[in-house]
Amino acid sequence: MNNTTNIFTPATLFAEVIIPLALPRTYTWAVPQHLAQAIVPGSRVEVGLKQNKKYAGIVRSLHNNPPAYETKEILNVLDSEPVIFPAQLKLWQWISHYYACTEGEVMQAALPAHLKLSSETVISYNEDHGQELTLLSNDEYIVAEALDIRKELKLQEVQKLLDATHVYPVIKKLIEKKICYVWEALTEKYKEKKETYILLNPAYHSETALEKLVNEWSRAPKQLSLLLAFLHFQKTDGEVTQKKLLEKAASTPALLKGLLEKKVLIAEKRSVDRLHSLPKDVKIEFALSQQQEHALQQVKDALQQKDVCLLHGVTGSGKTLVYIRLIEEQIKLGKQVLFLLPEIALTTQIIRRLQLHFGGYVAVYHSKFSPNERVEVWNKVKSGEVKIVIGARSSLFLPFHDLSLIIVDEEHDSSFKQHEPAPRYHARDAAIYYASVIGAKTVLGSATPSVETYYNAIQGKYGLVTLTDRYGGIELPGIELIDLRKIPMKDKSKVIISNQLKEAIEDNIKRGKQVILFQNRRGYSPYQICAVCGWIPHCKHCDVSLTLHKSSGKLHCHYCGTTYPNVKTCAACGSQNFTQKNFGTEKIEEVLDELLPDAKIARMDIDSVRGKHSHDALINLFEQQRIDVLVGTQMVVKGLDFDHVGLVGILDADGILGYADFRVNERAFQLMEQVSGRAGRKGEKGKVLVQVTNTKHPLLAIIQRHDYRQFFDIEIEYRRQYFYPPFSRIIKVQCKHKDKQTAEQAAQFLANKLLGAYDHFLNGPAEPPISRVRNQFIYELMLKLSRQLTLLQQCKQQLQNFITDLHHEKVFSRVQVIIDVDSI
DNA sequence: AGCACGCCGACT
DNA sequence: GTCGGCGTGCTC
Repeated sequence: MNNTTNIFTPATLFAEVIIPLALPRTYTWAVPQHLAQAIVPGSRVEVGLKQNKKYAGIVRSLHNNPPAYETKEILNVLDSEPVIFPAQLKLWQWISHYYACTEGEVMQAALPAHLKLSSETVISYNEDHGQELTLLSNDEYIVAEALDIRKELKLQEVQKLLDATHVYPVIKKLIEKKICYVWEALTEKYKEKKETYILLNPAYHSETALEKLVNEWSRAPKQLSLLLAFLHFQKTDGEVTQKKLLEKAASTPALLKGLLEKKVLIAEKRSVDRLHSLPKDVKIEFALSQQQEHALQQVKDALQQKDVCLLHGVTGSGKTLVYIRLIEEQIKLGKQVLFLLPEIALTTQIIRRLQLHFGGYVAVYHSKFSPNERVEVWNKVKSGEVKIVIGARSSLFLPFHDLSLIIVDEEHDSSFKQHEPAPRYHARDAAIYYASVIGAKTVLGSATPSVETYYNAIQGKYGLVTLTDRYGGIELPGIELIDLRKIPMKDKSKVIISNQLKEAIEDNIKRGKQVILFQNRRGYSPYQICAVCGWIPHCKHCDVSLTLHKSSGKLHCHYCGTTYPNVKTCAACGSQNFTQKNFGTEKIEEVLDELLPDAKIARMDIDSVRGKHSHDALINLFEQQRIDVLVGTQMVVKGLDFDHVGLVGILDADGILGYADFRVNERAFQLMEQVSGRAGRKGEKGKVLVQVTNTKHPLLAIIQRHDYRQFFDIEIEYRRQYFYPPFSRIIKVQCKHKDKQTAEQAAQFLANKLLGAYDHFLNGPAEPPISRVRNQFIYELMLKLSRQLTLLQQCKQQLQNFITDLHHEKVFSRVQVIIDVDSI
């Protein structure tokens, strides 16, 4: 066994292989003669890396240039066809260049988990070791005995067996004693789903034979009744699975076993689809309004000239109907369409709507799908069986072979930008690039377009189509401010729901309407402060105050997830007097329960919808009007259509307007306009009440008029003046280290290097507002570069070189450096 | 990312 | 003296 190049027949073909690790560059493996035919760019291959670890990698390219070092050979090809198309490899490369990350990191994000393989250590028993097991040490004996029975164990199983992580010494001893040997196994993780079908023995297929059997049945009446049940279901449902039969006939496996043993029934294992599919047909039976019809035509016209078109439609204007018609057109041409949405907007609401029109052509792809389900979607997109994918940002990486249209709905949503880990890509921007590679078109949709996108549209780079009216002629909701300063001083700290808001809620419930209350903070109270000395409980690992959660009765760190028992006694002065500052969704829920004891109140935030289907379940309840008041964070904002919402309350607008970031106004406008959009979708005009102290904030007046254009005109001037995007590109660089000084000095090191070429573009090093997370201190640099692509690429390249230099310095070798291009 | 190698502290 | 902690470097 020799993995290295055979010296007698030197390899001539080499492959650059991407493996799912953050290695700085791709590595080169030799292609053995017998695999030369089977390997092409995009193939998934098994390669060995260091000692005996094995990975499934993707071949990026093939060439004939032998590297200066000794190469190993590719061990195997894992699939009969390449897994990745050339256009996708181009996308991977673009992302790794543009977002300054490794291709391995892109691969990590792009491939479904079950196609990414890395080997596991397997310990095999040596049957003829001829040793007396009783002479072994305790731990050795446990492992050896288990091996005697099982013959093979995975490393993880040994760890469990010994209840320890330090198992390697034990195994080493056993190897020395020749009791076992170890090797690395690369095993396919995707498993087909098998289901047991129950069939009638062909001997009884004729009526007479069956009749005879039933009539002559003398014993086991329960088995007979199960058989009759089976015959019934076979008639009504056609195919009968074991699971369904036992469930519907309320029977037991033992009874069925009896029938199987008598060979009356036969069990058959079959591979089945995890994705229950609907009939494949297109049904479009709605008519667009005149305005929508016009917009549709405009979008089509714009796409004749341009690759990208922005559809700017106010909330409730029916953008989805326009999308559906655009999709229909492509499906009829036999093309594929990708419909991108922010993760939490991917609810059954929108999925149902598309399935209604496109049935089994639609597949869904997002993080709540199991790894096996994701592989199935992947394969069906590749085979062309699936024509439309509704998905979150990672669905951009699916192997479409005939994609002609990408729709990015809620285009402005910042969750299209991946934050952690790398690749820190923006799915909207990557989609526009990918579309240009494959000759597809992109439609961006939003009621509140991002400043970057709108700027591109009015500059003529993108087409621009506007829907100004709500579907059905309903007016946009009226927005009123509630001045919190007018509330008497003594109540001030306690006011969460003003009287005016409370009355409006009551009035709406009385009229059979529903209410949404928005507060962008989860938990009960974001910080507790000692009333005597001002001490505030903080997380041990992070530089943040702890949020009290009533549901768990604990203090939570929202950054690292650590929980602590609630504090009763001040750690600084020993007093027992804590004041809870500020309020989150949990507290609002509690206050509402007190204020409106008869109303049905529910809460929607990450804490309340942790489970797999609880998000959908909550939305269903609200849709069916079994909830009067829904309290929620951002989650209630994203693309939900409810027909009976009469009132929306924004409880703490100051919190939204007070962010110290150049995007505050954009975020605030989007958030408030989007929340408002939930009110008055059908029937009468809705109403929005905004509780705020700073009533004079200029943005509020603009929001009251729903005037996107005015918001944009003011904002773009500000961006121009201070050289913010879209006039510049921002690259954020973070240095993380467990030692504060090291982190700072590393940031300074990089800053010094950058100062030469980019001094007037550089900000920092600075300590971010949250300077420590999970015991890592953070220092950051901010580069604001002009938009010339060459400058950007050159800067990123130099930055990466500087980081390499940094890591060569012994003190900084362990500093983690994060580059975030177009950071949000 | 793992995983082996190597250098220092606690304890038989 | 050794065992095992974790900091460091490398993977084609």
